[in-house]
Amino acid sequence: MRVSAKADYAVRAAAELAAAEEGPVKGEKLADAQDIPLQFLEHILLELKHAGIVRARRGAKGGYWLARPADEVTIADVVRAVEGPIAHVQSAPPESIEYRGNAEHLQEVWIAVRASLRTVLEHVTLADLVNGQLPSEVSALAAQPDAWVAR
Amino acid sequence: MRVSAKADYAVRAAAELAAAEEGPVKGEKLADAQDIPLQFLEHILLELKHAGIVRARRGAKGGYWLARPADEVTIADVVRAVEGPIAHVQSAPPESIEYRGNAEHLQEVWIAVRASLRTVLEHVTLADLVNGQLPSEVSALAAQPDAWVAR
DNA sequence: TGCGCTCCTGACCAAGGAGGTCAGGAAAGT
DNA sequence: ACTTTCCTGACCTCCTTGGTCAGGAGCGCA
Repeated sequence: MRVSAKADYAVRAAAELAAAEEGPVKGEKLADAQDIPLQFLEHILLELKHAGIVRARRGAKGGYWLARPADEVTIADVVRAVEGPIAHVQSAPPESIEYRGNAEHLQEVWIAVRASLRTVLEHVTLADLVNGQLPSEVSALAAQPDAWVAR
Repeated sequence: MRVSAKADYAVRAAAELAAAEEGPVKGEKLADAQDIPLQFLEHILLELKHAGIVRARRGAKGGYWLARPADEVTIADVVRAVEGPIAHVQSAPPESIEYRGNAEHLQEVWIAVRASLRTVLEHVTLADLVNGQLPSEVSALAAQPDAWVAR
């Protein structure tokens, strides 16, 4: 139940791309802006490209840009591109698992876990992220003082 | 963002303990009931014991039982015992990370992610799990048809 | 006291992922 | 042609995952 460095980096780089007005941004600039090891970032950007989230051009004046408008790319899209499906259990989707005995209802719990993750990750777009205007359900969650304490 | 086999096993075993009326349950019985490799399960139960969730006695008539009533143990307790803190980013708690540039609001997003996981995991008790009566917020999430489709 | 039962613990293991680095190739621009 | 920048695969170290194995320690009972 943790977020990998790769996913974190991917979202941060995507946020920089979302904020860039027109024209390709060099990998090096993204790496500098977010303090990400350049060569590692290039691998990540390549995965984002293969997922159709980003486009790229080589050579002088080359760089990366978003394939779609920033308000049509969600954080879930970016995370899935680099981490694969969200909330798998034992490397399988929760709806495909069969539980027995007293754990029968555990499936519903894992489904609910996935659904709750989705309500956050699929509703925040890169545009929301860069201008700080998170959807109300999300900012409500982050606004609870409890949410900020470790446990 | 995945649930490990260990966490899944731990919750399933805990559910069996929650359902057992009075008296210690042998590891072997738990392993059989939930189809978990016995020796692996013993390590998991040991972790649950160290976390104060379970107690145990050796010898004939020995076995495991819950240290607290089943309606006072949440799934979050069990998951934390075996997987550590929920929703860490890059192995650090989200409230301790500093984001720069256009990713500044990403911290709020990860905080919201953690909060949303908590609303599910901290509100479902083992008692809820075994009798299938999930809290209304949780069953509402699991009731959406969308929640059951992969993406 | 001894014996069997069950938990307790550490060591080990193979495979894979996390988080990178390195070296070179391939397109684009000038 | 030459530089710039992305593209790709190979490689690396360390840690985690999902186990197994072997033995020890405490408990109940005869």
